[in-house]
Amino acid sequence: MVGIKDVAKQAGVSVSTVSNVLNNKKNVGEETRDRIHKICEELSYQPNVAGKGLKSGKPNTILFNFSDFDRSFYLKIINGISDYVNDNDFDLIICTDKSCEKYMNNSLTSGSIILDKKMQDEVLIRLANESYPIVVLDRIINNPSIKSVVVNNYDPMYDMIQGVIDRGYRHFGFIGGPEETADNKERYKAFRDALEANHLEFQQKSYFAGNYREKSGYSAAKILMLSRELPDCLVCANDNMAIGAMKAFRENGIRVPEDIAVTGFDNCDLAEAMGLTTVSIPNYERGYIAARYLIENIRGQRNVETFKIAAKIIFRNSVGIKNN
Amino acid sequence: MVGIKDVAKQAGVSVSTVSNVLNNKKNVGEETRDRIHKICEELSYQPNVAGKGLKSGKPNTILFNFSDFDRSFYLKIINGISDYVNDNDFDLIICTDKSCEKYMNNSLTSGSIILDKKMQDEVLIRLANESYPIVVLDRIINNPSIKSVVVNNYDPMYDMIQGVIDRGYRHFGFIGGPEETADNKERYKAFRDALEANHLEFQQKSYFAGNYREKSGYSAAKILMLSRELPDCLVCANDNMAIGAMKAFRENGIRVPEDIAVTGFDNCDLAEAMGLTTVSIPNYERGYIAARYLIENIRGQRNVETFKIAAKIIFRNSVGIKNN
DNA sequence: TTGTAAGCGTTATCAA
DNA sequence: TTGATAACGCTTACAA
Repeated sequence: MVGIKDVAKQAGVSVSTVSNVLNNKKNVGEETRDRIHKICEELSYQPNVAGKGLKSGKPNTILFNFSDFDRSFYLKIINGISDYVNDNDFDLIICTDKSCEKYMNNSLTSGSIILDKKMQDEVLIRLANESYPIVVLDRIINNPSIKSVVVNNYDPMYDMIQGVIDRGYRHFGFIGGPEETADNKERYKAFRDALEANHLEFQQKSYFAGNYREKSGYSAAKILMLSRELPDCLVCANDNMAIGAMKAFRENGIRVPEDIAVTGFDNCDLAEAMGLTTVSIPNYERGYIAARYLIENIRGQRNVETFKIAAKIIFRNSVGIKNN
Repeated sequence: MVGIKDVAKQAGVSVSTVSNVLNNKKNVGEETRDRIHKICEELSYQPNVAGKGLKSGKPNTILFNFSDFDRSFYLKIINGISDYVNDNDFDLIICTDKSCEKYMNNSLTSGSIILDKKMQDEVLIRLANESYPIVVLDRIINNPSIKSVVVNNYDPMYDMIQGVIDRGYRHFGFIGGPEETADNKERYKAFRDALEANHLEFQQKSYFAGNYREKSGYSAAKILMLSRELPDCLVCANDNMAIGAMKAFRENGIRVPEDIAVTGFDNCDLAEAMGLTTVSIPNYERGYIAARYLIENIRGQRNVETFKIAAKIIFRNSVGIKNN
């Protein structure tokens, strides 16, 4: 590895001068500056991040953490983050693992965006501080150094269900996501509230517990098909499970929406192709906004008010008009 | 930040003893060891990566670099890498940017897997060395420290086209990807060779240049529809473009495969839902294998022979049977 | 079994 | 405008 020392030696100056040049300090002669730049080029010198990290001087790097590879819209979130970060001369590193804890301090990154549910609240509260702000997605943490960016799940889910009811559907089934997650709770509550507001009953036996993966929707639908009577409409807490369910129905000759309507949540790529009625979450924007708040907070703002992103309902063929 | 010093002070020992404990050296008394472990726990001490990186002692971390967010199968590659890496007690950091160059040396990571085309061959050749091996995906670099893992594009493309010809199709159009990429060249060559082997003509005006994105396929199809006569079959260098083309056809009332057949390459999620005939690339496995070779080379092997991954042809509804 | 001290590559302070 | 030197958090000879 060629280091700052090699550059200094080659240029016949001290390391501090080289350092000053590299950090755009004003106190270096133009001539020296040019010479050093040229030598860096020649030796293709790359400053060593580790050495740099030792001395505070906050790095212009943020960290993003996620881990569920089945949810392909995560790429869009990354895209949004990446774009904002690049526009602001920051770098981005991504970590898919609990191990990212070790990068979460000022020696390497100056803030994090956390999506992985496996990162526990207490850990984040411990890691966050004035000089290391954190943005969490899809959950709310109250802490002076942690900003929450969440999707408003309730309103669009409620409105979508109302729309389905308006189209004549009366008997509902529900496939839930991981029960402890805030977004699943919110989606389910909106669903129940909408039913109640319309004086429609919901029986616990029509609830199926899933895990947001396609397979769990597939299994739930298989079980559902064993019962004597299908509901009119199967509401799923996300698209992956809805798609799994639709595949199970298709395999068994059950038509959507004639025999059963299906709704999802996320508007993933497949949702459009499968004609799934769902709620569209602006994922690119979500990442972009999260990155914006994080970098603003890194730059000294103290904005930790929870931010709610609006989502949009998209009616497609998986819901029809029901004549009773 | 709580550092090794704080732990040492709390435990009433020297930093070296703490360091020895943390690195599982044999030369520490059991009692001391236990006490130190407990204190680390209490203070929730996290070793500082920067400090660690300064002293050789190769980090158990590898880097993955990519940047095209439209290609959702990248997540599957990451998934494969992540799994192998975790099973082998390595960590993974991902970088979406040219900036990752600065992490590509032994102070932070001990090897890289490179997918981003923007990373130039010369740069990689400069960065790679005995103690910093690199694995490149989708391109071939001949260098004693760089291993290439590529998909065999030629054979499945050739065979798929032969299959299409066997089904009665005779007049072909082609939408290509970025012209400089090796995989695009290979796919196109296989296409041309298959035609030639069957004594079928191909005119340059039936070639459309795309960029692997859905939009470019959409545009190409729009242009194609302006011509007097459609080909029987539109071959696309990847799925995204094929899907874009199918959407354009659908919007214009042109039926697939009755009016025109379409083929892709990749077998992305949407391909199944859209019934696209395509070539399935085992992406998870690709990532897994790349990670395996990288870590083996980090551990001292010198295996840099180019590895070719086989792909599988999947015929779906977007190609039918043509009666001439 | 434990501690001392040098050194990794960089930046910051202060003196020249 | 430049250079010497301490310091960052950690590992590792080597000494005790």
